[in-house]
Amino acid sequence: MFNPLIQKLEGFVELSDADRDALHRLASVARDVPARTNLVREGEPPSDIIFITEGIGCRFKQRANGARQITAYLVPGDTCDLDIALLNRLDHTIATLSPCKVARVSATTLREITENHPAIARAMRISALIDEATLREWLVNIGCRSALERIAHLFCEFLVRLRAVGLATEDSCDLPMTQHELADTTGMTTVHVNRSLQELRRRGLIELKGKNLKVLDWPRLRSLAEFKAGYLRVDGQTMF
Amino acid sequence: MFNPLIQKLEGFVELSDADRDALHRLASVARDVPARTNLVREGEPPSDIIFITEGIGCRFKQRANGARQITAYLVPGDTCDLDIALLNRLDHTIATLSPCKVARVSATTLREITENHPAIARAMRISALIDEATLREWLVNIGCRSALERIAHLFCEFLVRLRAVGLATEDSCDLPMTQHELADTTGMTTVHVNRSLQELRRRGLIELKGKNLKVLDWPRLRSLAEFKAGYLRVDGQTMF
DNA sequence: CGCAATCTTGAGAATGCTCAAAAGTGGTGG
DNA sequence: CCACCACTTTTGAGCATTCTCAAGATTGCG
Repeated sequence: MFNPLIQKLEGFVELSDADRDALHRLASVARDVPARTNLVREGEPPSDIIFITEGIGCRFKQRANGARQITAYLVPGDTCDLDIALLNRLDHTIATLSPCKVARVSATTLREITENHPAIARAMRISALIDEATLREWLVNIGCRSALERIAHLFCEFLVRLRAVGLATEDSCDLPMTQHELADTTGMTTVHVNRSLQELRRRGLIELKGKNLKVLDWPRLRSLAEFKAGYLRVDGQTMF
Repeated sequence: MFNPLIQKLEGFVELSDADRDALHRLASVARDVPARTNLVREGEPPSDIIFITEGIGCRFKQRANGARQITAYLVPGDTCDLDIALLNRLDHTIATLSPCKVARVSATTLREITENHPAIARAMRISALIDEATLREWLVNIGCRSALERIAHLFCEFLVRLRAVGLATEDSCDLPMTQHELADTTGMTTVHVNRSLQELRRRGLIELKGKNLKVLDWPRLRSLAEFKAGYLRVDGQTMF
């Protein structure tokens, strides 16, 4: 029985059978949610804690003029902030990008679990630190890298994250987001994302067929992006 | 006896006299650190928890080509990640921008304090959530806003944060960073920061004399930046 | 007072944007 | 099963914002 949450947390700490059971029970309440659906909305009081067990989600903020900035991708095994209940209002929206399975758990239930399973609590704290490090890396991406480098970096990171939960082969994975969504992620326009993708293909670095991304030349893609997986804390972070 | 850490945390929770005492003891070990000094370096194993009690610091990451991205400013009352001890390596450097007073505390000492003072623990969790929300807002800033808007937003945020710890008047504060550092913060070049500052002055929005920033027209600066202070969770977030 | 860092200015160039339209894709209802 | 429609991807051309390089002015510190 595949459970990305368990697979992810086991990358950080040792889990007991009881821990794994608890996580299985968490994931068992997951429900199907269609693509492009808001899960929690900016400005609302925080409700439940959310876990994604299947599909890709994102966090985003929107400006009055409609401009949108995606601030994170959520892959299976990811959660929203655990401490979310400490806030009165959320500062951003969480939505699905592809069809997802989403588990919602009350803050109380989660507190019970973390109190009874310190290993889980510890792993989730580590996971939160990684999310924050990823956010910093995205800021570096938009602040310091060229268009081509940004896309390359995003793809490197996405592939490594999916590999960590067993949802990618060594060189390829699903890439459900549209070019428009990639644009909202990287602070570029759709047109320029399209041209950058073509350039990556022309250089023989990647192949994009439908919603599938295949990395053809990992060393060169990695080096173009100046991608160092350390901040993701996954095993084999220096792999390839 | 002025203590920005206490002032900040009291914005989030009620503190008892014992809580305040503990925080006073924390701040009492603060030592002087000159401007432009690294406090903890990227790639090193995490050492102590750091508190800034005076002066302005920053977090940054650097690319191989020397390009630097500042990912956060630290103002008095701010700390580095509390959970830092859970990591093997830091993903970014923390440094002073102006001369600072910095307190270093071992993870053990801090754990003792948070265990004996739940209100402090809670306030620090809230503080960490705000730091993360601020990071998201910076991503929006660089990803979605024009050069002029970015600087305007940065100034709005900086002034509100300093006001929250009593280090700014209603319309002005110290601004110790150079234009080069503002450039590293906003993903622009020094030259363009300079021209944007001139434009803000030309429009009568701000006044910059030496290291002092004075906002001349808060409503228009705020509206240009589309600044909404909600994510900072300070009292009077709707002020002006 | 002098040096180094910071700020300012100018001019040309490049990266990425805007607008517009065409081509391709997928899903849905008749 | 086909036709249609909406969405996504692709292409072109002109343009704006921002960058690069270079040099001069100003400031502050030792």
